[in-house]
Amino acid sequence: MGRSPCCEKAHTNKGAWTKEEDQRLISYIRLHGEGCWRSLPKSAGNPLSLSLSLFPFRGLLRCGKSCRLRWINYLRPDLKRGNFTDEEDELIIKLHSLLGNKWSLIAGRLPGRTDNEIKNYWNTHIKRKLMSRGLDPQTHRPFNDTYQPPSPRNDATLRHQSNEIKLTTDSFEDAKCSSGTTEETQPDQHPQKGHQHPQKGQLLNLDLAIGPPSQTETRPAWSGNSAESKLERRVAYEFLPVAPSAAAAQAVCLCCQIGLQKCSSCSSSSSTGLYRYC
DNA sequence: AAAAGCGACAACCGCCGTTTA
DNA sequence: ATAAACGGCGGTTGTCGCTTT
Repeated sequence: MGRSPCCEKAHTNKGAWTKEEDQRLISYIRLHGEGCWRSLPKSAGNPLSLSLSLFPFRGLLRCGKSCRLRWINYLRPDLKRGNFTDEEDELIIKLHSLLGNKWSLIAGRLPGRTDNEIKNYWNTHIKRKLMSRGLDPQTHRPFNDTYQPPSPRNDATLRHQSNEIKLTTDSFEDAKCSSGTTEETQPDQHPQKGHQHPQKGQLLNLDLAIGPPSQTETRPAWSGNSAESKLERRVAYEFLPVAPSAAAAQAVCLCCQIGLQKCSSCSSSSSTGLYRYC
Protein backbone atom coordinates (compact mmCIF):
# COMPACT_ATOMS: atom_id res chain seq x y z
CA MET A 1 0.00 0.00 0.00
CA GLY A 2 1.20 3.51 -0.71
CA ARG A 3 4.38 4.68 -2.30
CA SER A 4 7.94 4.18 -1.31
CA PRO A 5 9.72 7.23 0.06
CA CYS A 6 11.61 9.39 -2.42
CA CYS A 7 14.77 9.49 -0.39
CA GLU A 8 16.23 8.33 2.84
CA LYS A 9 16.05 11.26 5.16
CA ALA A 10 19.00 10.02 7.15
CA HIS A 11 21.24 10.43 4.13
CA THR A 12 20.15 13.85 2.97
CA ASN A 13 21.93 17.12 3.58
CA LYS A 14 20.32 20.06 5.28
CA GLY A 15 21.18 23.69 5.69
CA ALA A 16 22.83 26.08 3.30
CA TRP A 17 23.51 24.90 -0.21
CA THR A 18 27.06 24.78 -1.47
CA LYS A 19 28.10 26.00 -4.91
CA GLU A 20 28.78 22.42 -5.85
CA GLU A 21 25.28 21.36 -4.92
CA ASP A 22 23.84 24.28 -6.84
CA GLN A 23 25.84 23.30 -9.88
CA ARG A 24 24.69 19.75 -9.64
CA LEU A 25 21.09 20.77 -9.38
CA ILE A 26 21.40 23.19 -12.31
CA SER A 27 23.06 20.52 -14.41
CA TYR A 28 20.38 18.04 -13.59
CA ILE A 29 17.56 20.43 -14.45
CA ARG A 30 19.26 21.46 -17.69
CA LEU A 31 19.28 17.83 -18.71
CA HIS A 32 15.90 16.77 -17.41
CA GLY A 33 13.91 19.93 -17.01
CA GLU A 34 11.90 21.08 -14.03
CA GLY A 35 9.48 18.91 -12.18
CA CYS A 36 9.65 15.30 -11.10
CA TRP A 37 11.37 16.34 -7.91
CA ARG A 38 10.66 12.93 -6.54
CA SER A 39 13.07 11.24 -8.92
CA LEU A 40 15.66 14.00 -8.82
CA PRO A 41 17.63 13.01 -5.74
CA LYS A 42 17.72 9.41 -6.92
CA SER A 43 19.04 10.36 -10.35
CA ALA A 44 21.21 13.20 -9.23
CA GLY A 45 22.62 11.22 -6.41
CA ASN A 46 23.08 7.99 -8.25
CA PRO A 47 26.48 6.62 -7.23
CA LEU A 48 26.52 4.42 -10.30
CA SER A 49 26.76 7.42 -12.58
CA LEU A 50 29.75 6.97 -14.81
CA SER A 51 31.81 10.09 -14.36
CA LEU A 52 31.60 13.50 -12.84
CA SER A 53 32.06 15.16 -16.21
CA LEU A 54 29.14 13.28 -17.72
CA PHE A 55 27.03 13.49 -14.59
CA PRO A 56 27.99 16.65 -12.79
CA PHE A 57 24.88 16.41 -10.64
CA ARG A 58 26.10 13.17 -9.15
CA GLY A 59 25.99 12.98 -5.38
CA LEU A 60 23.27 15.50 -4.69
CA LEU A 61 22.13 14.38 -1.28
CA ARG A 62 19.09 16.57 -0.91
CA CYS A 63 15.44 15.69 -0.69
CA GLY A 64 13.31 16.59 -3.68
CA LYS A 65 11.42 19.16 -1.75
CA SER A 66 14.60 20.96 -0.87
CA CYS A 67 15.78 20.84 -4.49
CA ARG A 68 12.53 22.31 -5.71
CA LEU A 69 12.75 25.15 -3.22
CA ARG A 70 16.33 25.90 -4.06
CA TRP A 71 15.60 25.96 -7.77
CA ILE A 72 12.45 28.04 -7.56
CA ASN A 73 13.71 30.56 -5.05
CA TYR A 74 17.32 30.92 -6.02
CA LEU A 75 18.62 29.15 -9.10
CA ARG A 76 15.95 29.70 -11.71
CA PRO A 77 17.49 31.72 -14.56
CA ASP A 78 14.50 34.02 -14.99
CA LEU A 79 14.75 35.36 -11.48
CA LYS A 80 15.03 39.09 -11.16
CA ARG A 81 17.60 40.01 -8.57
CA GLY A 82 17.95 43.29 -6.80
CA ASN A 83 15.74 45.76 -5.04
CA PHE A 84 12.05 46.05 -5.51
CA THR A 85 10.94 49.12 -7.40
CA ASP A 86 8.31 51.52 -6.09
CA GLU A 87 5.96 50.19 -8.72
CA GLU A 88 6.50 46.66 -7.49
CA ASP A 89 5.93 47.85 -3.93
CA GLU A 90 2.61 49.38 -4.79
CA LEU A 91 1.57 46.38 -6.85
CA ILE A 92 2.35 44.06 -3.97
CA ILE A 93 0.34 46.22 -1.61
CA LYS A 94 -2.62 46.31 -3.96
CA LEU A 95 -2.51 42.58 -4.58
CA HIS A 96 -2.11 41.82 -0.90
CA SER A 97 -5.15 43.92 -0.12
CA LEU A 98 -7.09 41.74 -2.53
CA LEU A 99 -5.55 38.34 -2.02
CA GLY A 100 -4.15 38.43 1.47
CA ASN A 101 -1.11 36.28 2.19
CA LYS A 102 -1.43 34.34 -1.05
CA TRP A 103 2.19 34.90 -1.89
CA SER A 104 2.26 32.52 -4.80
CA LEU A 105 -0.63 34.32 -6.47
CA ILE A 106 1.02 37.66 -5.84
CA ALA A 107 4.31 36.34 -7.19
CA GLY A 108 2.51 35.23 -10.32
CA ARG A 109 1.85 38.89 -11.08
CA LEU A 110 5.45 39.92 -10.56
CA PRO A 111 7.70 38.46 -13.22
CA GLY A 112 11.01 37.26 -11.87
CA ARG A 113 9.97 37.44 -8.25
CA THR A 114 9.30 34.43 -6.07
CA ASP A 115 6.67 33.96 -3.44
CA ASN A 116 9.35 33.55 -0.80
CA GLU A 117 11.06 36.73 -1.86
CA ILE A 118 7.83 38.69 -1.80
CA LYS A 119 6.87 37.21 1.54
CA ASN A 120 10.21 38.21 3.03
CA TYR A 121 10.01 41.64 1.48
CA TRP A 122 6.54 42.09 2.82
CA ASN A 123 7.55 41.16 6.34
CA THR A 124 10.66 43.29 6.39
CA HIS A 125 9.75 46.36 4.34
CA ILE A 126 6.18 46.77 3.27
CA LYS A 127 4.66 46.02 6.65
CA ARG A 128 6.64 48.89 8.08
CA LYS A 129 5.86 51.09 5.14
CA LEU A 130 2.14 50.57 5.66
CA MET A 131 2.40 51.08 9.40
CA SER A 132 4.23 54.34 8.82
CA ARG A 133 1.23 55.36 6.74
CA GLY A 134 -0.98 54.49 9.69
CA LEU A 135 -2.39 51.43 8.00
CA ASP A 136 -2.81 47.95 9.41
CA PRO A 137 -0.76 45.68 7.11
CA GLN A 138 -3.26 42.87 7.47
CA THR A 139 -6.43 44.77 6.81
CA HIS A 140 -5.00 47.70 4.85
CA ARG A 141 -7.22 49.92 6.90
CA PRO A 142 -6.32 52.69 9.33
CA PHE A 143 -5.34 51.42 12.75
CA ASN A 144 -8.21 53.21 14.47
CA ASP A 145 -10.66 51.61 12.10
CA THR A 146 -12.24 48.68 13.92
CA TYR A 147 -14.16 47.28 10.99
CA GLN A 148 -13.07 43.72 10.09
CA PRO A 149 -13.77 43.17 6.44
CA PRO A 150 -14.66 39.61 5.51
CA SER A 151 -12.02 39.10 2.89
CA PRO A 152 -9.79 36.33 1.59
CA ARG A 153 -7.13 37.46 4.03
CA ASN A 154 -8.39 35.12 6.66
CA ASP A 155 -7.37 31.54 6.06
CA ALA A 156 -10.53 30.14 7.51
CA THR A 157 -12.51 32.42 5.27
CA LEU A 158 -10.36 31.33 2.38
CA ARG A 159 -11.06 27.70 2.98
CA HIS A 160 -14.70 28.43 3.36
CA GLN A 161 -14.71 30.36 0.14
CA SER A 162 -12.78 27.67 -1.65
CA ASN A 163 -15.38 25.13 -0.65
CA GLU A 164 -18.08 27.47 -1.69
CA ILE A 165 -16.44 28.02 -5.02
CA LYS A 166 -16.65 24.33 -5.73
CA LEU A 167 -20.35 24.68 -5.56
CA THR A 168 -20.71 27.94 -7.38
CA THR A 169 -18.04 28.64 -9.93
CA ASP A 170 -17.49 25.49 -11.84
CA SER A 171 -18.47 27.27 -15.00
CA PHE A 172 -18.62 30.77 -16.30
CA GLU A 173 -22.33 30.77 -15.85
CA ASP A 174 -21.96 29.63 -12.29
CA ALA A 175 -19.33 32.24 -11.64
CA LYS A 176 -21.56 34.89 -13.06
CA CYS A 177 -24.48 33.79 -10.97
CA SER A 178 -22.55 33.34 -7.77
CA SER A 179 -20.82 36.64 -7.88
CA GLY A 180 -23.71 38.29 -6.22
CA THR A 181 -24.86 35.58 -3.92
CA THR A 182 -22.28 35.52 -1.18
CA GLU A 183 -22.79 38.11 1.43
CA GLU A 184 -19.29 37.96 2.81
CA THR A 185 -17.73 38.75 -0.52
CA GLN A 186 -19.77 41.77 -1.33
CA PRO A 187 -17.27 44.57 -1.10
CA ASP A 188 -19.83 47.23 -1.78
CA GLN A 189 -21.72 46.32 1.30
CA HIS A 190 -19.13 47.66 3.64
CA PRO A 191 -20.85 50.39 5.53
CA GLN A 192 -17.83 52.50 6.22
CA LYS A 193 -16.46 55.26 4.17
CA GLY A 194 -13.01 55.06 2.76
CA HIS A 195 -13.03 51.33 2.32
CA GLN A 196 -10.28 50.43 -0.11
CA HIS A 197 -11.85 47.47 -1.84
CA PRO A 198 -13.00 48.10 -5.35
CA GLN A 199 -16.65 48.76 -5.70
CA LYS A 200 -18.90 46.44 -7.56
CA GLY A 201 -19.12 47.79 -11.04
CA GLN A 202 -15.53 48.84 -10.90
CA LEU A 203 -14.02 46.06 -12.87
CA LEU A 204 -10.94 44.63 -11.29
CA ASN A 205 -9.27 42.51 -13.86
CA LEU A 206 -6.44 40.59 -12.28
CA ASP A 207 -5.89 38.93 -15.59
CA LEU A 208 -5.09 35.70 -13.93
CA ALA A 209 -5.61 33.76 -17.08
CA ILE A 210 -3.32 35.35 -19.58
CA GLY A 211 -0.52 36.75 -17.56
CA PRO A 212 3.06 36.66 -18.68
CA PRO A 213 4.95 33.41 -18.47
CA SER A 214 6.64 34.12 -15.21
CA GLN A 215 5.91 31.53 -12.57
CA THR A 216 2.64 30.79 -14.24
CA GLU A 217 4.25 28.67 -16.87
CA THR A 218 3.98 25.63 -14.72
CA ARG A 219 0.83 26.76 -13.02
CA PRO A 220 -1.79 27.82 -15.54
CA ALA A 221 -4.02 29.86 -13.35
CA TRP A 222 -7.37 29.14 -14.89
CA SER A 223 -7.01 25.65 -16.09
CA GLY A 224 -6.99 23.91 -12.75
CA ASN A 225 -9.93 22.65 -10.87
CA SER A 226 -8.31 23.07 -7.51
CA ALA A 227 -9.77 25.25 -4.83
CA GLU A 228 -6.87 27.59 -5.39
CA SER A 229 -7.46 28.15 -9.06
CA LYS A 230 -11.12 28.49 -8.40
CA LEU A 231 -10.33 31.10 -5.86
CA GLU A 232 -8.31 32.94 -8.47
CA ARG A 233 -11.24 32.85 -10.77
CA ARG A 234 -13.44 34.06 -8.03
CA VAL A 235 -11.19 36.97 -7.24
CA ALA A 236 -11.20 37.92 -10.89
CA TYR A 237 -14.97 37.71 -11.08
CA GLU A 238 -15.67 39.07 -7.69
CA PHE A 239 -16.27 42.52 -8.97
CA LEU A 240 -17.69 41.74 -12.36
CA PRO A 241 -20.86 43.71 -12.91
CA VAL A 242 -21.68 41.91 -16.15
CA ALA A 243 -21.20 38.57 -17.84
CA PRO A 244 -17.55 37.59 -18.10
CA SER A 245 -17.51 37.71 -21.87
CA ALA A 246 -18.86 41.21 -21.90
CA ALA A 247 -16.59 42.13 -19.06
CA ALA A 248 -13.62 40.91 -20.99
CA ALA A 249 -14.44 43.29 -23.76
CA GLN A 250 -14.47 46.17 -21.31
CA ALA A 251 -11.59 44.88 -19.29
CA VAL A 252 -8.97 47.24 -18.04
CA CYS A 253 -5.66 45.64 -17.27
CA LEU A 254 -4.31 45.37 -13.79
CA CYS A 255 -1.65 48.02 -14.21
CA CYS A 256 -4.19 50.58 -15.33
CA GLN A 257 -6.72 49.43 -12.80
CA ILE A 258 -4.48 50.13 -9.90
CA GLY A 259 -3.17 53.26 -11.45
CA LEU A 260 0.42 52.27 -11.92
CA GLN A 261 0.67 53.16 -15.51
CA LYS A 262 -1.33 53.42 -18.65
CA CYS A 263 -1.07 51.03 -21.49
CA SER A 264 -2.06 50.95 -25.11
CA SER A 265 -4.83 48.46 -24.56
CA CYS A 266 -6.61 50.62 -22.07
CA SER A 267 -5.78 54.08 -23.30
CA SER A 268 -3.96 55.83 -26.04
CA SER A 269 -0.92 56.31 -23.90
CA SER A 270 1.98 53.98 -24.32
CA SER A 271 3.28 51.65 -21.69
CA THR A 272 6.72 50.68 -20.62
CA GLY A 273 5.37 47.28 -20.01
CA LEU A 274 6.62 45.95 -16.70
CA TYR A 275 3.15 44.93 -15.58
CA ARG A 276 1.52 45.21 -18.89
CA TYR A 277 -0.40 42.03 -19.19
CA CYS A 278 -3.08 43.34 -21.43
C1' DA B 1 37.91 46.33 19.05
C1' DA B 2 34.24 43.74 20.88
C1' DA B 3 29.50 42.98 22.01
C1' DA B 4 24.77 43.77 21.22
C1' DG B 5 21.07 44.81 18.28
C1' DC B 6 18.89 44.64 14.04
C1' DG B 7 17.60 43.66 9.26
C1' DA B 8 17.59 40.61 5.37
C1' DC B 9 16.81 36.38 3.42
C1' DA B 10 17.63 31.41 2.63
C1' DA B 11 15.94 27.32 4.23
C1' DC B 12 13.10 24.40 7.02
C1' DC B 13 8.65 22.84 8.92
C1' DG B 14 4.08 21.51 8.86
C1' DC B 15 -0.20 21.50 6.66
C1' DC B 16 -3.34 20.48 2.81
C1' DG B 17 -5.04 18.79 -1.57
C1' DT B 18 -3.68 15.60 -5.16
C1' DT B 19 -1.66 11.57 -7.00
C1' DT B 20 -0.25 6.95 -7.09
C1' DA B 21 0.81 2.17 -5.76
C1' DA C 1 -10.88 1.88 -1.45
C1' DT C 2 -7.09 3.07 1.05
C1' DA C 3 -2.75 4.57 2.71
C1' DA C 4 1.24 6.94 1.90
C1' DA C 5 4.09 10.00 -0.85
C1' DC C 6 4.19 14.08 -3.72
C1' DG C 7 3.86 18.88 -4.81
C1' DG C 8 2.86 23.26 -3.39
C1' DC C 9 2.04 26.72 -0.11
C1' DG C 10 2.33 29.88 4.01
C1' DG C 11 4.49 30.50 8.45
C1' DT C 12 8.55 30.42 11.03
C1' DT C 13 13.34 30.01 12.20
C1' DG C 14 18.39 30.25 11.76
C1' DT C 15 22.21 32.51 10.15
C1' DC C 16 24.87 36.03 8.24
C1' DG C 17 26.35 40.70 7.68
C1' DC C 18 25.93 45.41 8.86
C1' DT C 19 25.31 49.13 12.20
C1' DT C 20 25.31 51.00 16.65
C1' DT C 21 26.90 51.33 21.31
